[in-house]
Amino acid sequence: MKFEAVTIKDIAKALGISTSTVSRALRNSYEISIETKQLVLDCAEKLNYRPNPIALSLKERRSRSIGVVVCEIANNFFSQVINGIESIAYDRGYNVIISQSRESYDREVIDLQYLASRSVDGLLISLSTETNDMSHLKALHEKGFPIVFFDRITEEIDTHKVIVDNFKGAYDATEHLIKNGYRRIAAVTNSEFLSITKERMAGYKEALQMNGIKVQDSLIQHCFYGGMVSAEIEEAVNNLFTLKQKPDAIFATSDKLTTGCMKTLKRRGLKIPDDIALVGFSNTDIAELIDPPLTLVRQPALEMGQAATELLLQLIESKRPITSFEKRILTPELEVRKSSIKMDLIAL
Amino acid sequence: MKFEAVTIKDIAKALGISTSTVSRALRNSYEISIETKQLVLDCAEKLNYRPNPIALSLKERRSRSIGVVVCEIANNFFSQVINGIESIAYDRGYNVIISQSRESYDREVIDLQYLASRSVDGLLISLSTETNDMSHLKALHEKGFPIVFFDRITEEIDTHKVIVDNFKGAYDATEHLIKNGYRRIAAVTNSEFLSITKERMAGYKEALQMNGIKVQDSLIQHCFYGGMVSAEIEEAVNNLFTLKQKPDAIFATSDKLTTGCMKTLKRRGLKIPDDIALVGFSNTDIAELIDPPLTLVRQPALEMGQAATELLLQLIESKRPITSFEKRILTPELEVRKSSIKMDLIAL
DNA sequence: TTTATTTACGCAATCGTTCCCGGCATCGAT
DNA sequence: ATCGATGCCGGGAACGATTGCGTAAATAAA
Repeated sequence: MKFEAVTIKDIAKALGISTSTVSRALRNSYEISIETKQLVLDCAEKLNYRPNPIALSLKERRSRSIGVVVCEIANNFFSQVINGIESIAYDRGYNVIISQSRESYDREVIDLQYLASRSVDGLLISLSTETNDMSHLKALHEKGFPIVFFDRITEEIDTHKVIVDNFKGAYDATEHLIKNGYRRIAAVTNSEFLSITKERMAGYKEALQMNGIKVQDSLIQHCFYGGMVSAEIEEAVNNLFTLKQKPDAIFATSDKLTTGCMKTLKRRGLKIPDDIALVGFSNTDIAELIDPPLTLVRQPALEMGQAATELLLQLIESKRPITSFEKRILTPELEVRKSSIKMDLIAL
Repeated sequence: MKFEAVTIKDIAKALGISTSTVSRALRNSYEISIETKQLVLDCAEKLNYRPNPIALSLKERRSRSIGVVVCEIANNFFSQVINGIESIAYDRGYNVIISQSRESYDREVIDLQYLASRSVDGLLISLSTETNDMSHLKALHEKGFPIVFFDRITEEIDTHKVIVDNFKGAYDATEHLIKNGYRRIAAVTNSEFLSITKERMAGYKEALQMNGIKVQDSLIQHCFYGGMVSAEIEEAVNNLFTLKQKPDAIFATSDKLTTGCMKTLKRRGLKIPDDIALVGFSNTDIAELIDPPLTLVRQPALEMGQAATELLLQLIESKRPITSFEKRILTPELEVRKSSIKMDLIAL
C-alpha cells in the first residue's frame, strides 16, 4: 500500500516553473517575485502540499528526532519522564522515538545501534540494570553523537546528566524511619551496578551512621532485575525474615520494589507499619489509596524528562562541540504517610 | 554538532570500486564475485559502516516507522498498550513514534499532520475525548493512508479496529454489583462522544434492566475530560451525593475515573464498600494493595497494542489495497475484590 | 575460430529538497 | 547606445542508497 503525495515537482509542473523557484518561493526567498510567491503558495495550499521531512533529513543530515531508551515504559516513573521529554521535544519540532531495553544489556546495545545509525539526532538514556560495559555508548559519544543521561547514569562518559538527589532521597527516608522509632531498617534495592543504587544506598548508610546505627550487610538485599521478576522480591523479603534479628522496617529503592515488597509483606500477613514499616521510592499517584497509605520518595519525573530534553537539544543544536557539561540534580520529595509511622506513636 | 558517518561512497573510495558494487556486495547480490563481497564486507566492518535509513526511506518511500496517538502516556492502560505496540513493531523492524493528544482535538489534528506528512507509514490511534469531527482522519484514510483504531474508535471510518468488549466489561461489573445487593448504582463515565463511553454505558444499562432496575439519568455523571481535571470527578461525586436518593455503588469507566472516585469518596469519609461500593475499569497493578482492594475490569492492554500493530503492519505491507476490515474484540476480565462486596455479606 | 553466454562490474537515474551558479531581461546611469 | 546593476528564475549537483541497463572480459558452445 503506497499512498502518493504532492511534491514541489507537482507544483512546478502545475505552474510551469522550475522546482528551484517553487522551493525558494515556499521558503520566502527574496529572489522570488511577490506574484510568483503568491502563485506557488496558493497552488501548494490547493494541492495540500506537505514538505517531505525525509528528503529534508537526507539533505540536512539531521532527522529532527531524538531517541529515548528506558528499561520499561509501563512504569509510573518512566512514563512520567517520557511525558516530560515529549512535551519539550514537541514544542521544538522534534519527534521522539522510544525503545525499551527491558533491563537487558544486549537489547540496549541493539536499540542504540538502531537509533544511532543516523536516524536520530541525539539520545536520552537511562541505563539498563545489566549494563556494566559502556563501550557501545562511548563509541557513539566519541564520534560526537549527542547523548544525555538521566536517572541511571554513568561516570565513565562525560556529557550532560540529569538525576535526582538520590542520596538525599534515601537519607531522608531512612532518617524518617529512625525518627519514628525503627532501628533494624532493611534495604531492598536494585542491582549494585546502577548509579541510583550506589547513591541511594550511600544515603541510607549515612543516615544510619549519623544516628548511631550500624550498617548490617545482611539487611541489604539486592534484586538484580529490580522486581521485574517478582520471585526476586519474594526471595529478598524471605532472606530478611529468616534472619535471627528480623528487620522492623524496609526501605525500598524503586517503584516496583516498593509495591512488590508491600505485596509480599501483605501475603505474609504482616501488619504495616506495626509489624514492619515500609518506605520506598515511587511515583504512583495513588499512594493515599493504599492500605496503609504509603510513605514514599517521589521524584520530579516530568521535570527530569524536560531538563534532559532541553540539555540534549542544546547539544544537538550547538554550532561548536561542547566541552563543558552539566549534571543537573533535582530534588526528590519525601511524602510521609502511615506506612512508616507506628500507630502507638500516632496515639501519643 | 554534526557527526560524520561512513557511507558506501567511503567504502567504494577505499576499495577503488563503484558504489553500485558496494551496494550489491552488501546486499549479497549474485552479480558480485565472492572475493569482492568479502573485501567490501571487511571494509564495511572496519569502517563501522551503517546504512542510512533516511536515504533508504527516501528511495523506498517508506520510513519503517509507525505513529501512535494516545491521549496520555502516563496512564496504566496506555503505557501497557504502547508496550504491546513497541514489542511487535520492534520485532518487525519498525520505529514507533508516540504523540499525546492530551484529550485535545486541536492537538490531535496537529499530531496527525505531523506524523502523516510521510514520515510514518501508518497510524495507530485512540481518539481524544474532544474529537467529534473525523475529517482529518477521513482525509488521510481516503488517500490510502493505513490507519488502525484501538480503544476509542469511530464507526465513521472503515478500517481495522481493536477494542475490548466494553459492553461485556460494563455488564459484568454492573451485574456483579447487583448480585452483591447494590441497587442504586451510579455511573461515573467519560465524554459521551467516546465510543468506549457508549459501549460501556450500554452494558451498564442492560445489566440494570435485565435485573429489573430502572436506569436513572441522574445517576449517570459524565466527566468530559475523563478525570484529567480532578475537579470534574469531585463535581460528579458531589452531584451524586446531593441527590435525594443517594447511590449505594459507583461504577467508574476508566482508570483515572476509578482512582479519582475512590480518592473523592475517601476524602468524604465514606466507607467502601459499606457506605458505597466501587467498581471501575482500571489496569493498575496494585489493586490488591488498595484499601479496600479494588474490584476492577481489567483490559488486555498489551494484547490490544500487539493486535493493533499486527493489523497495521498487515495494511502497510499489503501489496494491494485492502477493502475488507476486521474489528477485533478482546475480552476484559472482572477481578473481584472487596471494594464491591459488603462486609455483612462476607460474614455470611 | 567465431559466436553466444555468463560473470562481474560501472554508469546514471531515482527518491524530494535545497542551493550554488549562471543567465536573461529590464532599468538607470553614463 | 553601452555598461553595470539588479531582479527573477532555471539548470543541475548534492544528500545516501538502490537498481535497470549497458558492457568488457572470460568462458562455453558452435
